[in-house]
Amino acid sequence: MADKITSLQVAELAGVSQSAVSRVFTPGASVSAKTREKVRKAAEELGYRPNVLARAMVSGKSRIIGLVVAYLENQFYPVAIEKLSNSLQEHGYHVLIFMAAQTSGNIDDVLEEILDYQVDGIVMASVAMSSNVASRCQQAGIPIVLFNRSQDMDGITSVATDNYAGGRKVAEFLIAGGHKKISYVAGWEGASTQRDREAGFRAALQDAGHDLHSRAVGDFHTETAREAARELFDKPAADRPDAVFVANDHMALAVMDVLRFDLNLKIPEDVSVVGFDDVPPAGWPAYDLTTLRQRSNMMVQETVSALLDHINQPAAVVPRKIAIDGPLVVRGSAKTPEGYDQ
Amino acid sequence: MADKITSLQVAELAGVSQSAVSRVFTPGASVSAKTREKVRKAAEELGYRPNVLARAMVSGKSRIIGLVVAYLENQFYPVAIEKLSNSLQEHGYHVLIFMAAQTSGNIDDVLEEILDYQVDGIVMASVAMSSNVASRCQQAGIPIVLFNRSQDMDGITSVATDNYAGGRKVAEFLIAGGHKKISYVAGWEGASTQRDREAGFRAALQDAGHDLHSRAVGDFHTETAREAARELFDKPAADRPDAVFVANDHMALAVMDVLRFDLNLKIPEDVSVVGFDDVPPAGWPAYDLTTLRQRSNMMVQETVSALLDHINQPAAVVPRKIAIDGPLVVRGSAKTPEGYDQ
DNA sequence: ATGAAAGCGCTAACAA
DNA sequence: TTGTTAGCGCTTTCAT
Repeated sequence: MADKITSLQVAELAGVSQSAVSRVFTPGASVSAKTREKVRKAAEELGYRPNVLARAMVSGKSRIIGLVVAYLENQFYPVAIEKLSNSLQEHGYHVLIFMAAQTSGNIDDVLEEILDYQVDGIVMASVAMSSNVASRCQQAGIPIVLFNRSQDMDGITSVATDNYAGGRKVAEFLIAGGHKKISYVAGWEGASTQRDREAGFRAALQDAGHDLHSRAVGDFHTETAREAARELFDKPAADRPDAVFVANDHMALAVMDVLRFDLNLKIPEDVSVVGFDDVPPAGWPAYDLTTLRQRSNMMVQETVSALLDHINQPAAVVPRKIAIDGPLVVRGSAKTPEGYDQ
Repeated sequence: MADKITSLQVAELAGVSQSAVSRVFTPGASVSAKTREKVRKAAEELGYRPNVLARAMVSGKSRIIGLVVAYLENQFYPVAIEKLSNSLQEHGYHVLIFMAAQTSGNIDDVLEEILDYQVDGIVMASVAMSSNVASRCQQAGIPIVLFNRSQDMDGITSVATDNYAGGRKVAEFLIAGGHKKISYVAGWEGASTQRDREAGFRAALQDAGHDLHSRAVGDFHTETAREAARELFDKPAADRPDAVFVANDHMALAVMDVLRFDLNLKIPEDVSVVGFDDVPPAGWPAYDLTTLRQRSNMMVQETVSALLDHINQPAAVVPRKIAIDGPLVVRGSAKTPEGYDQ
């Protein structure tokens, strides 16, 4: 195994000082064309590349972004992570992953691990913030962006779908579809996404003079969602909902399966189902799920640009709560109002 | 934003030398209980944590593992990554992600980026190796493990399912099920997984005196797989396969949808479908796909232990090709032989 | 434009 | 067991 090539060795081969080599690899440094050429050639010959870690030490910028994510089973996240990582890569950053859920316990511990790596920024996906975390980052001077969560807490930038508006849209769609007994399967109640979707959904129901027919909690988990579906639907037809809004697709798919295969209900004839996210399987013909799409491309784009702003202008940037509008994708799992204009 | 706390500041507060502080945070270093206590207290008070990057510079161990992955849409990968990351975290390592496919082009470029971070090891998932990459890592002295790929190339450790045996199992199962016209939808032909699965499948077919009825390439992509399904099945009943083995579940699910919804075929009455991987949707009642399970837990475990072995005994470890047996998970998408013993 | 020199925060000999 | 010292590979003043 060959020894690692350092800038000093390149300098010697090129017949220049070590700092000259450094300058050549530092965008915007002042080097003559002649020196640059000599160094480039020597570097090429030796296969030299700057050591990112050494650079990080002295410059204080590691070009590492810490990403905290809880569970990858919900397809929304892998898809988003792929985009996020790609986008960050294009900006010269890389993503260091931290799994939050089953590991060492709480977010606070994970955060310390992240900070140990001198990351330039943090993205928290599907994770609830503690004010503790926020102040710790503030104190460390590390910008943080919440992805697909928002927080009442001030001073934290977050990027999410406009969940309240999304919830409203679903309710209005279901009401326009002529449904009378409309129910809701909630996600984990600690999540802002869950709360906002439900709040918007209920508000629009109320505005139209409707009551929520029934409600159960699915906790964003497949199995819990299946139980929730049975709880709501395993009863005489008269008591059964004729429509259900499920707080995300991951649960909605499981709910559909219970309804169709365990309870022998027809979708959408007996019951309409609407989800939230528009993950890939929602579009598969076996589900054909009407759902409120989260625009993950735009969410990622906003996340990256907010993060880079914070990194590049540590002072000038004010935290923002970015809410992105999501369209309702009308498919076949819910009765569609006549003449509904998608 | 408070200044970053260094070991020197802790040392001053504790009234000891800076190296004493270092020792307290270095497992297995020799420090007296008294010193340890003083340092712990001071560190606690200041909120000190060692800078991983500085440690990496001098020790040569970054505790970062580079993970190269191509596409996260196939659920097998996110699920595996979650496990991999968790397992590595438990061993004090963290995962730096590099998306391979759509980014800066080829693996060789990505590899250089990885090496820039002085990673302690590399895991390549769903990526074909070039001998270039192998020798570059060898030269840099960085251990590398191929996950879910194996390579003819010597000197590279790989962890994968026994794809050949898996292919055989599927063929034997289909033959036992009384099928006569057995077809195959191939994955990307550059992948060892694809090649081995097909080779095993064909070999078992041949051993039983069967010919492959027809074959199309799905490239491991949903859309291409749909086209492959139409190519194989959109024809008179007499020419149509009565069974198809699809090289992975991601494609198999798409194939099932085409068969059922576009071509109005009944599964398994008209055609049996078998996949490979056992991703979560394969178990959903809407698909109920018979498939050869990849034991991702075991694969991850083997990957991590092989990697750590290579890291800890740079010399003593010989590269191995680890092939893990995968069980056939019998569900409802294929006719099951009478008295079949799962 | 260039080189010399001073560190970034830490670990690892080396003495004591 | 402890402190002193010398770097790890790089960027960045500061002179020149």
